[in-house]
Amino acid sequence: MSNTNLKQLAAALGLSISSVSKALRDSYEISAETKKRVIEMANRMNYQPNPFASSLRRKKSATIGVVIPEIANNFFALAIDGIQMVAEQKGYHVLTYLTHENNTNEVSTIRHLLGGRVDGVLMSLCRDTQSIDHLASLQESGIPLVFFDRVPEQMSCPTVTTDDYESGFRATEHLIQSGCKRIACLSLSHFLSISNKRMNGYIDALKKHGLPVENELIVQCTNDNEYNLSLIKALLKGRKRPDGIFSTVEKLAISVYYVTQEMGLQIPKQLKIISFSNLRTASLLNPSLSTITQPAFEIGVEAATLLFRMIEKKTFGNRIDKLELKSALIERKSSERINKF
Amino acid sequence: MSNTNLKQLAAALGLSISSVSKALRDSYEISAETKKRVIEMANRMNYQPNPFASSLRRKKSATIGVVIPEIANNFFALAIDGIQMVAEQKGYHVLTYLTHENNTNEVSTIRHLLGGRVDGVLMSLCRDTQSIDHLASLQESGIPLVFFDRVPEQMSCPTVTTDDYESGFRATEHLIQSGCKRIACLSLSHFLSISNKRMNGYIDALKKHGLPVENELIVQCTNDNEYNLSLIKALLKGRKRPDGIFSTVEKLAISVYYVTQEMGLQIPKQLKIISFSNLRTASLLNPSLSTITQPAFEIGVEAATLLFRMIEKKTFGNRIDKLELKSALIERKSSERINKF
DNA sequence: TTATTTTAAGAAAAGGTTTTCGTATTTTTT
DNA sequence: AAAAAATACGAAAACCTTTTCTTAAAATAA
Repeated sequence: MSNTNLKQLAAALGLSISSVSKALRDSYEISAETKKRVIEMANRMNYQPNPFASSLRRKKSATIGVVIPEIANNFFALAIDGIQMVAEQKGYHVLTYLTHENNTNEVSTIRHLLGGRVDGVLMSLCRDTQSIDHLASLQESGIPLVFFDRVPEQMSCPTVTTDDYESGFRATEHLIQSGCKRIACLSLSHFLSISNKRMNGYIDALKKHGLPVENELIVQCTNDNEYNLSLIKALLKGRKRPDGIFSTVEKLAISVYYVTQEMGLQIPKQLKIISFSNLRTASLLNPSLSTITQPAFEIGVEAATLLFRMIEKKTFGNRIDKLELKSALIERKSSERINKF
Repeated sequence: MSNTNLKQLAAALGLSISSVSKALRDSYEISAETKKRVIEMANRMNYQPNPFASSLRRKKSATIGVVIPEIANNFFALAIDGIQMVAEQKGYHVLTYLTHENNTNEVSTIRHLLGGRVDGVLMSLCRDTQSIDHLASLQESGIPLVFFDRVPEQMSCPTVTTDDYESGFRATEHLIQSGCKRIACLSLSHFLSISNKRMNGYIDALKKHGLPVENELIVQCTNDNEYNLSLIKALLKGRKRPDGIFSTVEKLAISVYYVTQEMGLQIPKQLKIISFSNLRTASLLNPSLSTITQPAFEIGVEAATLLFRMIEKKTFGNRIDKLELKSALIERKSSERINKF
C-alpha cells in the first residue's frame, strides 16, 4: 500500500486537502499553476490515491465482474480477452469468477457481487442453472448486467449471442449433404438456451430433409468428462451406430476424437463430425475438424461495450439490447463427403 | 449496490451501529441471542457489507491481482484456474490484468497496483521486460509478490517454476536419439529466463552429443504471429533445412505445423518436432505432437498458496521460497524415429 | 451488604477521498 | 467608483465500516 496520502501531500504543498484533491481531478476551481505544482509533487512523492476511499465516496468501483463457467476453454478465454481490452480502454478493472458449471457457485458469486464490489457484471450461465432468482435480484439491485452466449431465456436483459439455431441447422444440413443418414447430436445441457437452440436447428434440418428425429441420437452430456466418454462410447458402439455427429460444444468433439481413435473408427469415412469450436488447431487435427466458429473475441468486446453503455447511462432505461452475431461454418476433412467406387 | 447499510440495520433492530457490526463479525462482546437476532435481520433485509468501507478501514482488500501476458493461452488459462481455486477457498477475489507481452502495459499495471487495490500479486513477466524497476517498487511497497513460470532472474523473490533447463535438455536429446542431426530452437524472447534456460538445455544437449551449435538455428521469434510464420518459413526453406525443431512455446509449434502443411513437408519423416505445450489436442494432431507439458494448474495452485502464506503471515521475514515443479515429456508421432529401408 | 469483576452494549474516532458550500480576493462590468 | 461576477482556495460533511474506549447493568466475590 502506498504510504503517502492526500493529507501528507497537502502538507508538503502548503495547500488544503480539498484543493489538492481538486487539482488532481483537474477541477476548474484550481489555477493552472497550482495544478502543475500539485501534479509534480504527487509524482515526486509517488502518490497513489487510495482506491477504496475513492470508491466509497464516489460509489463507483471502476471494476466490472465477469462470471463464467470455466476459463480453460477456448471460447471463454477469447471472450475474456475481448472484455479485458474494452475494460482497459475504459480504465476499468476486471474481477473474474468461475462457477465451474455449478449453480451453487453461481448463486454465491452473485450474492457477493450484490455487495457493490463491481459497477457491472458480464455473465455466461452455468449448465445447470434453472432458477433465475439470483440473477433477478442482481438486476433489481440496479447493477448493470449483460449476458453473453449462455443467456437466460426467461429474463428481460441485454444479451450478446450468436445465431445458434441457424448454425445448428446449417451444420446438420451440411452433414446431410455430405451423405449422413443417421446424425447424432451431443448437447451440454437441456437447461441452456444455446444448447436447445442448436438442437432445434439440428431437429429442423433433419425434418426438412425427411430424416427421422430419434431420441436415442440426442445425447445429453454431463460435466463429468469420464462419463461423457462412456456416453459417446455407448453411442458409437450401439447396434445402430450414427454416421454423423453434430457436437454443440468443443470439448465433446474432442472426446469423440479420443473415442474414435481408441475404437479405430475412421473419420470421415465411417463417421462424420462437425462441432462448435474455437480451437486454433482445428485444421491441424487428424482429420481436420469442421467447425462452427463463434466470434468469441468480438462477443466479449460487444458485451463489454454494451455493459459500459449501461454503466455510463448512455442508454435509456427502457431499452434492452439483444445483439446477435454470426458464427462461421468452416468445412474441413471431418465432414467431407466420401465418394464411393 | 445494495441499499441497506449498517445504520438502517441497526435502526431496524433498535441497536447501535457498532453492536450490529460486532454481531456480524461474531465478536465476543455481543450476546449469543443478539447475534442471532442481528443475523436474522441482516438476511431479511438482504444486507451486504460495503466492501470499500470495510477495505478502507481494515486496510485489506480481500483481493489478489494476477498479471499475465495473455489469457488465450492454454498454459495461462490453466494456471489461472489453479489460482482461482485457491483464492476462492480463501475467500479472496481475483483481479486479472493482461500485458499482451508489452512492457509498457506491465509497468502501468504495476503502478496501478501500487495504489493498494490488492493484498498480493501473482505475476508472469512479459516477453520484453528488461528493467525490473517497476517490480522492485512493488516489492518495496510491501505488497507480497510471487512470480510463476516467467520469473525475473535479477530479483530476490518467491517463484514457482518448472525444470526448464532439464526439459530443454531432455527434449533435445530425445530429438537426437530419434535421429536428428540439425536441430533448430524456436525461442520466444532472449530476455526471459525460461526461454534462455530451455535454450541452454538445448545447447548443452547438442554439445553432449557432439553436434555443432549454430546461431542460424536459434530463432528468436517475436510477438507478431505473421512475422513468426515468415521466420519459420525462412528457416525451413533455407538451403540447409533443419531436421528437428525444439519449440520453447506452444504457439510456435502450431505455426510450424501450419508452415509444414503449406509446404508439404512431412512430420516426422522430413522434420521432427517437440514443443512445450498444454494443448489438450496434442495427441489428436496430424501427426500427434510430442510435448513437454508443464503442470500448469499445479503451478497456479502452488503460486497462490505461496502468496497466501505471505499475505497471512505478517512476518514474511527473510525466507524466500523458490519452488520448482517437474514437467513431463510425452513422446508422440511428431518426433518418432523413422527406420529407413 | 459492599466491592469487584464480567457482560453487553453504545459513543465516537479513524480510515482517505470527494464534493458541497462558503469566503476572500481579484477581475470585470456599469 | 460602486456593483457584480469570476477566480482560487479552504472547511467540513459525507461515504460506511471497524475498533477503541466508555459505561451501565448484572453477576460474582469478599
